Formats: sequence, C-alpha cells, structure tokens
Amino acid sequence: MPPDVHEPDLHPPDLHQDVAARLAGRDGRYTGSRRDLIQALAEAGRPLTVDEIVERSPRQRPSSVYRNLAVFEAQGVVRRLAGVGDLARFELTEALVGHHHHLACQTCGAMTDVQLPHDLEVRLDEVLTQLAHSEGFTLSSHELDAVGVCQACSEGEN
Amino acid sequence: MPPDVHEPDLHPPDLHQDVAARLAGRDGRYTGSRRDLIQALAEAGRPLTVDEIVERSPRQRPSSVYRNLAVFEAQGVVRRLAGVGDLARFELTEALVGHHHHLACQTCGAMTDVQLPHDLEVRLDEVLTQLAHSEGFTLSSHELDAVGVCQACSEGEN
DNA sequence: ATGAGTGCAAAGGCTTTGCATTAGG
DNA sequence: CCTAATGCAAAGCCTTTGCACTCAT
Repeated sequence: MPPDVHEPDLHPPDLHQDVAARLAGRDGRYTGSRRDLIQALAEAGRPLTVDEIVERSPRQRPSSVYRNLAVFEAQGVVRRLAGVGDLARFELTEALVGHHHHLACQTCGAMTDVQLPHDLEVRLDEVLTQLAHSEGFTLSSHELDAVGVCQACSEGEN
Repeated sequence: MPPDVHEPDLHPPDLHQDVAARLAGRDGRYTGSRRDLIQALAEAGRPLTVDEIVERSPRQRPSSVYRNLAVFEAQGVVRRLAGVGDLARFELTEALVGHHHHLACQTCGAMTDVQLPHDLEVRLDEVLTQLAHSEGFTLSSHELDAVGVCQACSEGEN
C-alpha cells in the first residue's frame, strides 16, 4: 500500500487542538482571536483575503490579523497565496486540510477548493519531479489553479 | 511529425511584428521603450517583476513600465501573474509564446518556464473542465506551478 | 501639428511596524 | 506578575494617476 499522504482530519475540535499544539511549541498563545481566525479559514473551505477574515472574526483588527497570519505561517498552519486577483489570500496548510487545488473566477476573484483524481495527482507529481530534476530543482510541491468564470458572473454579465 | 500545438514562433523579428500588429489595431505606437520591454520579456523566458524589466530596459521608468504593461495586457500581449512571492510578475501571453508552466524556487523566487507532455496537458484539461462544470464554472485556462528549491539555493544554503 | 507616450511627483491601497495598553497563563 | 497579544496610528512599499513635456507619425 502506497504511503498516501492525503486526507488529514479537519473536524473543528481536532483542528483547534492541532493548531494549539503547533503554537504551544514556541511560546504561542492560542487566544480567542486566533481561534476565530482559524475557525474562519476552516469554515470557508477556500482561501480568504484579510478583509474576509475580519468580517468573519470581527474582534481583531486587520493589523492583528496580519500578525497572526504571519505567526501561523511560520508554524506551518497557514499558507499565503498570491491568488488570481491582486490581494493576498490565506488558507490552512495542506498539513491540516490535505492536498487540494483551486477553481478561481477571473471576474470576481472568488475561489473554491477542488480535488483532483488520485491517479492524475500521482502522474502530475511524477512528471513535475522529473522536470524539476532536469532543471536542477528539488521539487517540494505543486500548485494548480483552474481559472474560469463562476456562475454568478457569467449570468450577471459583470 | 505530430501536430503538436505548442511552439509558436517567437524569434525576435516575428515577435515584434506580431506585437506591433496587435498594437496598431487601436492606435498604439510601438515605441523603442515598448520594444525594449517586449524584448526583455522574450529574452528572459520567464516571468519578470517590474524591477527586473527596468534593469533590462533602462530607458523607461517604473511608472511607464506599469503603463505599458497595462496596455499590452489589454491587447493580450502580456499577462500578469501573482507569482510565488509578493511582487507582481509579467510574461508574454501564451498566444505569443505558447502554453507552458513554471518552476519556481521557493527560496529566491526565481522562475523558469517548463512544458508538460502533451497527453498530460490534455488529461488535465479534461478533468479540470469537468470539475469546473460541476461547480458551475466555465473553465478558460489553468495555471500549474511546480515549487521547489533551485540548485543555487540548495547549494548556497541561503 | 496633434495626439500618444513618458517622466516626475503625488496619491492610493494593502501590509507592516512602533509603542502603549490589555490580557492570557 | 510577566510576557505575549492587540489596537491604533504612522510608516513602508508597490502600483496608479495627474500633469506637463516630448516625441512619433
């Protein structure tokens, strides 16, 4: 049986325990604000901008959100991605929510998480590993985003 | 010889003619500065930041580079991508240089263009089209970046 | 000559940082 | 109690924009 890495548990209780544990290592406090932040990212199930996080976790100001995101990023809990638009988006790392990709709307910037069939994922990794090797790179991961127009935008003709 | 879709001509002369033609349509002038900009992107063979463009095309200031990039983007000559780091990177569109992906160094931010085997590309499109459809999206393209550590960074242990 | 293109400087917008205050453990 | 965490406001930085000048056609 192959050492399949995917599908970690992400049920809220376990998630918060996991995050708290990663923070505890280096004198980090899992405050209510930070818990709200993680909860927001977990519930969204897609990358969020700082503004979207603030909406969902109103007790912390943007500056604190940025600081907390930086802390989480350093602990491998949160990942920052550049996204299709111009604002930074953040999501829980694959260590917490598993490997996945994104479907992004080129019109409104909305994103959704999606999963690829396992065999395609494997093939991709094989090919990319080889390609990277031939360029002198050591592959560590890959990012695949499907870009298109979401239903709302194609209907509303925004 | 297989009807391989990729590999459009991008030999400097043809490239500039192509770009000039696209600009000419809507009263755009292919000035020396603009030519330098396109030349820089073509020679790099990878996405460049605005600073990198200015280094390679010193006769235009950043503000002009941004303006020209915006013009080229509107004409489908240049594409802006969010990149792995935090600064915007720009590259010639696939209409000019063909479909390709990137290999990015997570340490220094360097990027290189890479090509996937045709069959994998086809399979990817099939799967993504279907996935997008099931989410109400109309797929228009996909972006795949391999992330790793380049030779220089793994040796220098930056 | 006539309007596009460019430089310069100021404005914008997201993100980061300094400092004093609050609060978690 | 003691240090981390937070709010607020100021600073930073990349990017955009206004305006006058220059240049291509």
